[in-house]
Amino acid sequence: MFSVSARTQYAIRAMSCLAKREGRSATSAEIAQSESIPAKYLEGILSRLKASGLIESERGKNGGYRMAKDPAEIRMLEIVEAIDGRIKPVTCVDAPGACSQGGDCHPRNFWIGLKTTIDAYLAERTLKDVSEG
Amino acid sequence: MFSVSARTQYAIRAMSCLAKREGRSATSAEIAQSESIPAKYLEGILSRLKASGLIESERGKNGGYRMAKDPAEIRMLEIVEAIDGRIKPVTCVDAPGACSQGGDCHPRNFWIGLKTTIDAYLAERTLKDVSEG
DNA sequence: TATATTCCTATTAATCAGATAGGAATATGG
DNA sequence: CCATATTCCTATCTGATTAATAGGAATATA
Repeated sequence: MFSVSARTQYAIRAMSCLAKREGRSATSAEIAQSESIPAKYLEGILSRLKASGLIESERGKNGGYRMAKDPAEIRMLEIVEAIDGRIKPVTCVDAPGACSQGGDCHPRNFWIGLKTTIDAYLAERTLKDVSEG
Repeated sequence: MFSVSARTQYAIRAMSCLAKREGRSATSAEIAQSESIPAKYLEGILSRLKASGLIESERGKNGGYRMAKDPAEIRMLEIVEAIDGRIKPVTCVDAPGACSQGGDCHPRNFWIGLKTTIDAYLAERTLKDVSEG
């Protein structure tokens, strides 16, 4: 119940790995080896992290990935959302009135409250907190 | 991300339905019809709720299900756990030292903290809160 | 031009949730 | 004792999603 995807766990490990390098870059292959992540699978993960602006990249020889920000400024919620999208306990979170009960549906409010609670927890903690303690 | 299973949502609807009956019983077929839940699928759900002591049942003619407790005494966490088990963002929450980093693994502590936060939210709210408002 | 890299797209494989099916066990009322 | 209505048990199917693999195009360097 409420399990975190392998992708997101890989993403956090990859980000921690880059964080340790303090701005210096690493190739996808290096990260994969160092963190025991399937190399080709990791490429897709890095691509999402880049699309969200959390990391930057250079192609070609001597290319690689590097942090785009200070790890202390990266909220865990940003990583999670970059990989798996917004937290949505039930699909109607973003669709008020989708269920028959209309606007003031108690179960829906209950799940929205849970989403808010989870979001807050993840937003209060940074990559620095999680990778260094 | 972090989506609630259809089973758990069905379970909550079924419990709300029984709660409205204030101790009187309803058959699985009645609940299924009233809440638009696949009838055979619902049987398995009711069976788990019963195994957790949240509802009681009688077999045979005139049989059915009824609440085992006051809805105000049933925490949402109990329903969720009855259906999908304990909340476990990562498999190692119950397995300290499973990962290479040993006992004091920061990501693990992070996920345990999230579990604790979710558990608290779900334990603070009762079936009565969610079904009546 | 050879090489090392990111980047893009498709495909496969494995896992799991949701749903269905059939019938055994059990209780009731006629 | 029998017909019926129910819970209860076990097996199976199906479709969606995730995890992983594969191949190669684009790009940068020396």
